[in-house]
Amino acid sequence: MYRFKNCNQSIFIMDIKAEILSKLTECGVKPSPQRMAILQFLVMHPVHPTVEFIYNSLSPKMPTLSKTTVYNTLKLLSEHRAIQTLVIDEKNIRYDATTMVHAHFHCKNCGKVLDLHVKGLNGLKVKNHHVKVTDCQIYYKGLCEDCNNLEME
Amino acid sequence: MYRFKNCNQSIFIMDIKAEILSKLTECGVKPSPQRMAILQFLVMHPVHPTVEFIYNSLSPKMPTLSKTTVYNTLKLLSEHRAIQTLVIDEKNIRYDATTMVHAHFHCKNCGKVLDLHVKGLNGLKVKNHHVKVTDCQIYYKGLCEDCNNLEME
DNA sequence: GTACAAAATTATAACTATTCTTTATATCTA
DNA sequence: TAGATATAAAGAATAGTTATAATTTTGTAC
Repeated sequence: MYRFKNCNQSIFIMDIKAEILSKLTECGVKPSPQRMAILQFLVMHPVHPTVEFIYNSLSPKMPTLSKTTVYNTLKLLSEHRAIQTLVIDEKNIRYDATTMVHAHFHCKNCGKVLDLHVKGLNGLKVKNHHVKVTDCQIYYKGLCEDCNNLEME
Repeated sequence: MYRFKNCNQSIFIMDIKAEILSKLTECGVKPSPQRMAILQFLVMHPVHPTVEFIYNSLSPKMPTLSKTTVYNTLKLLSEHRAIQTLVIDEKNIRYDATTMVHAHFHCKNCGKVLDLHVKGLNGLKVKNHHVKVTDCQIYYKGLCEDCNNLEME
């Protein structure tokens, strides 16, 4: 864990950096400053960001970062199962540092993607034994709380 | 139903056309030749086709059909819940005439999208009551039987 | 420490699915 | 038939993503 009640900034940074580093090596990805930064960003911003969002957020502090690197790195991390690629929003691919199966919600109005608490996920069983399953996604669409309230008015 | 053991072609055609027409009016979509053709194509080709595939399949017999019309029609049908829009394959949106919730499988190698028999779908329960859910998708990814066999060799 | 090879990153160009805009066509009603 | 409205078509534009080629960084042998 990288959050402590009475931590100072440097300990905080040391800890998450160590966690990111071990996650990378664990997944067989050779670390680099870009890979560290992108994975750390995903871990610390669990909002299922788009490439655009990640790039815009990181480039001020990493001015040489290129969008291609963000794309390549996310693909690499996803192939090594360090992160999850979410195909939900037809406009943009989204990314999630949480790799365990959990449901998502996509707001058709504002485009946000949220984690969604859904019961019964563990009860799902694929009955076709000819296909080789590697990934699973459960998602819902509709209106998020904010957009639904707006619509009511 | 539009399939009979001993049907002749004309009865077959009459029946599916009637079914398509009633589906459209049921869903509040004003019929047109293009809308009929596109919905009928989806019903008769349950392969979760892309816009490209639908367009290429229909345009020989409907030479004036345009891709824009295919896009517009599929969006219209989807909004009226006459069909389902599948966001699974990050390359292309796919469409399905079956509107009830059922799981899909996307082959990462060949790109095919298949229906998948999954137990426990009815046991899923969204626990967040602040969002307004209108759609649900469950999908799996991996290798289909053919691609998996190829890989074994 | 230097030189070379391999890997990673960057910048740019290309591609392609989708949407937008405008124009044309068909349908409906008076 | 005329006018209004809805629908469809054609082509241009947009934007997310990928491919290419050049540059930089890293690792390793000497």
